[in-house]
Amino acid sequence: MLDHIGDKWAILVIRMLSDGPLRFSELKRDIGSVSQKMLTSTLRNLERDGFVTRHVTPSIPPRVDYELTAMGRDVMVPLNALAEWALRNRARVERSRRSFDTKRARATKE
Amino acid sequence: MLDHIGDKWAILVIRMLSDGPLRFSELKRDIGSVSQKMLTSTLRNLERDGFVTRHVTPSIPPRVDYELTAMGRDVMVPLNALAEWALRNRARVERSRRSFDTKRARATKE
DNA sequence: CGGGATCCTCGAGGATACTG
DNA sequence: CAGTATCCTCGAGGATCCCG
Repeated sequence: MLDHIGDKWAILVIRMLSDGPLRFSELKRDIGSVSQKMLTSTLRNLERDGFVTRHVTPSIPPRVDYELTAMGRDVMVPLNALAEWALRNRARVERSRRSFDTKRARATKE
Repeated sequence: MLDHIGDKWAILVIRMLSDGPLRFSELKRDIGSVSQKMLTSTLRNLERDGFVTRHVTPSIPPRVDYELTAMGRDVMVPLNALAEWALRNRARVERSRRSFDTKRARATKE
């Protein structure tokens, strides 16, 4: 189930919906680098798992809004905690990576 | 960076090391379904990011122990929070999935 | 506009064999 | 025992076209 949450776009979508419902096109535009196929599939999975509701307005052109469910807002608590940890410790990780990489480079040269 | 943590085995390995250092073979045996290639690469990434230290005992046969760093133990806090959330809400998600799937099945049949 | 259907690429990740 | 190297598979995910 956790692997499912790590679906590359899922967390991002959940965070985007935290300020209120958004249309499909708004999500797509704001993410930018996602294909509509992946956005659709991400939203389907989130809907299936009960994190998001899908509301269709049958008009021309059609309009579809996505909104977090109670459970969707619920999961944001631990999700945000993790995201904040990542932000606070980004520098530490970067430093560790650089030092690791330079050590490896030296070792390979010899 | 978060995508990197979701490396399919990374979280599992971190949690396994939470009770103390383990040898490569112990990790591999306890996980069971991981190839040594993926375990090696997972451990390299964790080491590179500074979550884990690698201690080599040059003997025959060789012995390599992996241990969480302070940062590794640190990240476990938000990680555990998320894992616990997932456990507590597993049933809710399962229910949502089943209801979603049966609705889809009905819709497809017609 | 939202999204299904199709085709295609590319890299994560498994299996196996070899080495210090 | 702990890796590295090699080969190979398979599915995530992108691009494109079409439809209500």
